[in-house]
Amino acid sequence: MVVTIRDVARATGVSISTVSRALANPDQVAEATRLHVQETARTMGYRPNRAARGLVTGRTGSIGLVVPDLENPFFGSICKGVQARARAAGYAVFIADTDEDPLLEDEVVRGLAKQVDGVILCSPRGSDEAVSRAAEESALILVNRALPGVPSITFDNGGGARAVMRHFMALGHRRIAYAAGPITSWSNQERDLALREFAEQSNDIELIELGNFSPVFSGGTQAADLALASGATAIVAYNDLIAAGLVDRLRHRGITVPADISVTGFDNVPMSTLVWPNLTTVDLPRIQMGRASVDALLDRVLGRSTGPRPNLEIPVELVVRQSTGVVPAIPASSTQSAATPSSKRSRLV
Amino acid sequence: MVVTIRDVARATGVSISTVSRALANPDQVAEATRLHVQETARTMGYRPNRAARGLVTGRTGSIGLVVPDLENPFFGSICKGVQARARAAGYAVFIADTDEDPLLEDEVVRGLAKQVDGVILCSPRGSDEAVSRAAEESALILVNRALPGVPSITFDNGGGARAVMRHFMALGHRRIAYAAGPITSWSNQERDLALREFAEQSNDIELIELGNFSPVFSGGTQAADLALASGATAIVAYNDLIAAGLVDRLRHRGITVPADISVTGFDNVPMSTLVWPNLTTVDLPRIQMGRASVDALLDRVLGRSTGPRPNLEIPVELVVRQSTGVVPAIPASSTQSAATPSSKRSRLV
DNA sequence: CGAAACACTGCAAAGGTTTGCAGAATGTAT
DNA sequence: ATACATTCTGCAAACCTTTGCAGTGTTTCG
Repeated sequence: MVVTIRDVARATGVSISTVSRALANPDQVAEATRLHVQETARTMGYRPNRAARGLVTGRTGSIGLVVPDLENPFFGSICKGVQARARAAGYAVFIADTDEDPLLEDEVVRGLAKQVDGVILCSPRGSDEAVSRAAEESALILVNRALPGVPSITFDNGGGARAVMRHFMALGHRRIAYAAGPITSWSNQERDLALREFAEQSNDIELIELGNFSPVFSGGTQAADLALASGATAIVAYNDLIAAGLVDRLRHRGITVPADISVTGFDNVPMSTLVWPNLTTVDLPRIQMGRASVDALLDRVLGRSTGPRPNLEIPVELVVRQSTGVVPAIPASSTQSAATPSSKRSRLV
Repeated sequence: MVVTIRDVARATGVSISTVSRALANPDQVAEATRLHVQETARTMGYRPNRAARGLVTGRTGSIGLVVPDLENPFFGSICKGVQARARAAGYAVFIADTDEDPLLEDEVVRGLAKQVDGVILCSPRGSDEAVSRAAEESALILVNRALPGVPSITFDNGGGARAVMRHFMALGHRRIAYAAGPITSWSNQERDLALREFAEQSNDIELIELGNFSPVFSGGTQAADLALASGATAIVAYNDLIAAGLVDRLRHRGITVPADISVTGFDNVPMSTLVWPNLTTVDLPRIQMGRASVDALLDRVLGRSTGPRPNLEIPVELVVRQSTGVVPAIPASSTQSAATPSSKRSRLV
């Protein structure tokens, strides 16, 4: 039925050790033998049994990837990068979706840890303690979250936030709102912190922190009214979905983006070019992140790591589209009247 | 370092056979022994080595999932369903992304087949022959494509297409365009065929077939001008992305959806509620599809299949939102003048 | 009370591969 | 020709678990 190394050995007339070596360590066997074995193995369709190999080598040739939600395209992209790089390195990828559940996450990571060479844990929802414990029990790379003592790869959230702030400043905005994401989200904390520090340092900027909001469309609709009431002329949304909800709700309130209020997202999900106006946002190179995390993990697993690698930060880029513009002469919220469309006013500017 | 069945046996004072049975076949060992073993195994953190188990049982306890593009949320949803159901059944999931490449797909499926108990092959891009061959070499379930002799699960594309047609007929539309997807896409063929048959049977409907277009936003922008020139009052897009591109381009041409032209998508991706107007579309229950495919695969793998199961068709549902409306009195394209916004005309109706 | 049935446990083989070690064969230097 | 180094190949153990079979001790029934 299935062809084993024994079959190849018999067909070639050599021992199974020689077959094994001819395929795995080609330089240890004479050229004639090697070619003969390789040719026979190929024609017979021989594939080494990974279980058997794993039993003796102690390595499985596979890695685990744990994400909170596969339906979220953000993680889909990371998966793609991970999968591609892992295959290139001869590794297979186990995937696990934790459904945003910290307990399930812990269970899944522990379960996976025993049957793979290493785990990439992406945007974990669990507590610092849980994650640290998991990191001790297995070769683990943290993605999109940093934790002292655990090797990790993150996006430069702070850099992205500062780029947005500089962009707004250049457009003349001084009163800027942040529509925050989930309070448990590490990247939300990073972005929030960077915005606050930026505002403090350039002391004519006023930062209004709103939220926290759910990182979905309806979170944005909810945030819109608060932002409008706050008198901000520009809004930084935690992510693109909140930004999309913001512009939608603002439109219903008769406010025009970007004429009356500017809005930026974060993430640059594919959707951000579909909403109208196209979102100015911060692009996070997710596929690259996936690739980098595999590299980091394999460095660790294969012991080829060059010294301690506490954290690697991947640069991000502001993508300016149509949802941001110069500050209006008369802020949309100056009347506090939501019923009056203000687009006319701003057209007069 | 890592705790094996031997360690548990030594700690409990029984043989390894008993430990194995106490954990896998609890009814074959005396209650006192069983409890003792189970307790010890738990406290020691023992997890059976899957490679070793696989070596003797011949089963790996994992399945493979092959998709064309993980970044596409359509497949993300299916992954989620597959992953959840597989874990519930005690199986782990290997994931592979083929990057829409038929050759890579073939290679990946063959590579995966040897190290898993079965493969779920999702929307394969390969030829009928390649897929059939792969199906012979391994336990395989085809998803989103049907092929004689290969067990498969598909969405009821025909039913969805007919539901759209009935919807348009009820709104008074008689001249309907289809913005077709990739010619190689099986589901495009299904949808196209069903539309054509429907139009033939109800002989006052005129179906205009346009395309093929790439199943992305820009494919829709391209389709919009052709559709407008065709004089159609309603457009069925192959998928939601094309539909989104359609409404965007139509807006730029001064055409209002749905007042001047009605548009439907297909798939009901999350994005379809973000575009304006919200898309009327056909919902494909993707997570359910993922679950069903695992069930079908395990039925086959575990030999508990109830007779031959050639193809299972999952029902779909038309979701009516805002991109479809009654046929305008004067079609938008009647003047062939794209410069003149026609929304005023249609408001007069 | 004896025999048979039963419940439980242990022994040992098997599964496919890698790899340390030793042996065989060939080549090289003395 | 002998000793030695070198290159290549094969033997056999080891990895960890499951499972058929046999053995032991206990219960049940006639």
